[in-house]
Amino acid sequence: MNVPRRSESIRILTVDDHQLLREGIAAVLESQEDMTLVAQASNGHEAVDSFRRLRPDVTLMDLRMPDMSGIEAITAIRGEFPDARIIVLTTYAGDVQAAAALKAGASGYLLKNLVRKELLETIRAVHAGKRRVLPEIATGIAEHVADDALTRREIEVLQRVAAGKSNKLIAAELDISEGTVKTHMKSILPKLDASDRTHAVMIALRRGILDI
Amino acid sequence: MNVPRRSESIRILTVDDHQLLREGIAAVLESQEDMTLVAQASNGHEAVDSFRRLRPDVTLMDLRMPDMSGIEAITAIRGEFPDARIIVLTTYAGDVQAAAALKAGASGYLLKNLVRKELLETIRAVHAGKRRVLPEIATGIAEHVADDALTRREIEVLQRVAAGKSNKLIAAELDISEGTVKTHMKSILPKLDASDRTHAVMIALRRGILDI
DNA sequence: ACGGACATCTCCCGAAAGGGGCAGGTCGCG
DNA sequence: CGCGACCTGCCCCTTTCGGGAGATGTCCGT
Repeated sequence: MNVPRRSESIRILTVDDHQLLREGIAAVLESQEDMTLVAQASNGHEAVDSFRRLRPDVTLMDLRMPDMSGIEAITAIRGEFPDARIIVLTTYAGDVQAAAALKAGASGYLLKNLVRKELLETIRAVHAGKRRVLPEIATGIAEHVADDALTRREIEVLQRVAAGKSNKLIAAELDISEGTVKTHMKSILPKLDASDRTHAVMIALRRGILDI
Repeated sequence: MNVPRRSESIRILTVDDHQLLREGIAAVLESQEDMTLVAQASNGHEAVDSFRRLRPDVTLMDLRMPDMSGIEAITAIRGEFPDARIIVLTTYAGDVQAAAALKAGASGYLLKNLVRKELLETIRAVHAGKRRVLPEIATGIAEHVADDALTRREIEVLQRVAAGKSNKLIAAELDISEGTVKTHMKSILPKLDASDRTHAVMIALRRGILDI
């Protein structure tokens, strides 16, 4: 009568480098009859290993972790298991990060300031094959659907701008002419809707294009 | 025999806008016989209210929260209750934020990626009247003990620089001459050891002088 | 094979930023 | 009172940026 209905229980893996937060998730899941926490991981590598061994139904994954980022872990897991259901659970990371996570195969995107009810609902929804992305995140992504994505080279340039390097120095590092660096900057500023290089760096940080 | 020894139990208040993390802390504290979680708050105002009502022995406080920041809450609480024992528990916020928290009266400074053992030890240490600041934070503060603190005006200028404003525009906003803004910049750059305004903004973000 | 995206490069030019030095006024603290 | 910190302002000068317009080559996908 009281035998656990294992076949109907959602098997869950949590991935986050904050042990305290994992304990919080564990506490929340413990109270749910239809959910079982099968493992915890503290970085991307552990996440991939655990996933291979246990094949959880739903994985809760943070993005910024040591060793291997969440995006890389999602890519690796979905590469091996295309049906893997992964929910990103992170502090705000910007629309570009969110878009990258969804492109890598995440089925959900939540922020850590959520309440337990939202977490539980999203787990059940994603397990049922649905997608759940926070409205504000979806809006943020939608606002930049145009062609305003920076190219690889532009990001390389912008990273060095953020480090306080002049166009001349950046040109030397990338082994291109200073004029080319300026051309890249002239492409970056309108894309980010920035008034100058400092503004561009701030916007890139907010949108998750650059890390602090 | 089994009566709870209330007088010896450390009464704890947690303050964080992340419910999940609070649940994690609650789960960790629950397993400890000598600790009692007496209340939770999700912003600075609630924290001050709860503290007034309950006078917890130890308060765990995040810094960045909506409505009222942790620093403000610490200042308010320590203003009324100079013996309040407060431990800051935050994601990395930079040495300036940490220094401000300690100056406001915090007895401890921890990062959220800590493990339960460290949390419990720190709570007991702080309750016993000791101070506990993470070595890396203490080092970060010590590195900038000199006179490299930005003045109020310099921070006002730097905030506007981060918003992508030109010296001329900043001058207009602050109702001073452009030359004065340049003078401030000439003071800011060497203080932060920055090569240009963009670099200065990045360093200020990392050190907790500016918010994203 | 052709277009499109990307990266590269060039020229010109005005505006902005950064570096140096100097100096007045105010305010608070010893 | 006097000193130092702070905010304010100015000079000169060089370097850097940002905007505009154009051009070449490569590589990818249709």
